[in-house]
Amino acid sequence: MPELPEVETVRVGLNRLVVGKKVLTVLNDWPKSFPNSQSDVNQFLVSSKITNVRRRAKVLIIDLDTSYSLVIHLKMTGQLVYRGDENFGAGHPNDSLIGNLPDKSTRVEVTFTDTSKLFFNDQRKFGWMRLLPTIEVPNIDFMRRVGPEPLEPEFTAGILYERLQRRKNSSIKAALLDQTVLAGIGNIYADESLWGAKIHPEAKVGRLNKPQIKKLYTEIVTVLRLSIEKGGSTDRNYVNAEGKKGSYIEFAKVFRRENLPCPRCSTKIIKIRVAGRGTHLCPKEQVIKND
DNA sequence: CACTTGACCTGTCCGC
DNA sequence: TGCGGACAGGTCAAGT
Repeated sequence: MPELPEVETVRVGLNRLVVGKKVLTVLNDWPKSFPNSQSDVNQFLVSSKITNVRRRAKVLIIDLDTSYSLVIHLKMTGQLVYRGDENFGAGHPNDSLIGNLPDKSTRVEVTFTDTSKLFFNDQRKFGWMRLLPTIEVPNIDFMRRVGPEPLEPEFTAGILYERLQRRKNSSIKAALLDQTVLAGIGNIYADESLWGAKIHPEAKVGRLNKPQIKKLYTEIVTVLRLSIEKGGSTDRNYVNAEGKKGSYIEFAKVFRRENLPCPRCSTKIIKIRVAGRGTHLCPKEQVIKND
């Protein structure tokens, strides 16, 4: 579920809500979600203070004053939801997806010394948290291999072109989903940016020309920025740190819009399967050229 | 090495 | 209403 804009929205929310809080207790209902030993938890998390919340790709990093960090991947259905006096209860029915916590999806519950709480919910149990020395975070396999951040100023169309060369024979959609090519894109923003650039998701990377890659670069950056502005996409499970939905999905051009008209040409949007994922496109504008 | 597929899980929706 | 199967926003291991 959560792609770069959703994880970034959670990061901003957590920075506002939990930095400076001191951990009192930690409950873990599903050890696979948080496999550190109890003694590590007691030594480096309990009684620690949160100093910062960072993001790299789709991974959140909560830094603690013990020189350890909580590294968190939400995968498909993970949620990090804060509950304190500021927002206790279910929130507004129009923008909240979840009610009282903990609930049956709660895997980890962190209580702070002021009685506020942070819940790690994850229906499908794919997500995880790990307690690691802060200095080791860049050395985990994922961090070593992950590609550039698309919203950093150093990221350019030229860099996108270079990074894509490692997947020359893949479909462009598979390449965009490959986190070693580029960080943070998932199924929603792959479809949205390919529509923006008028590129067929099954087009081979090696057959795309530089103007097409340049257009794709612009669309990736534009779509990600717009989604962050809208608080991300809530397709089913995603909520921010306050348990509230994002609204980007209302602005989506093709994602989850099969059988609806293309916003540019009114052709019916179709849904196909590419790289094992549901894929949405305009069949008139996004075509594979033969030469 | 590049590339694709199946596995990890629970829940929901759709067709019979 | 029940039941089986497909599918859901991500990543990794194992296969070709």
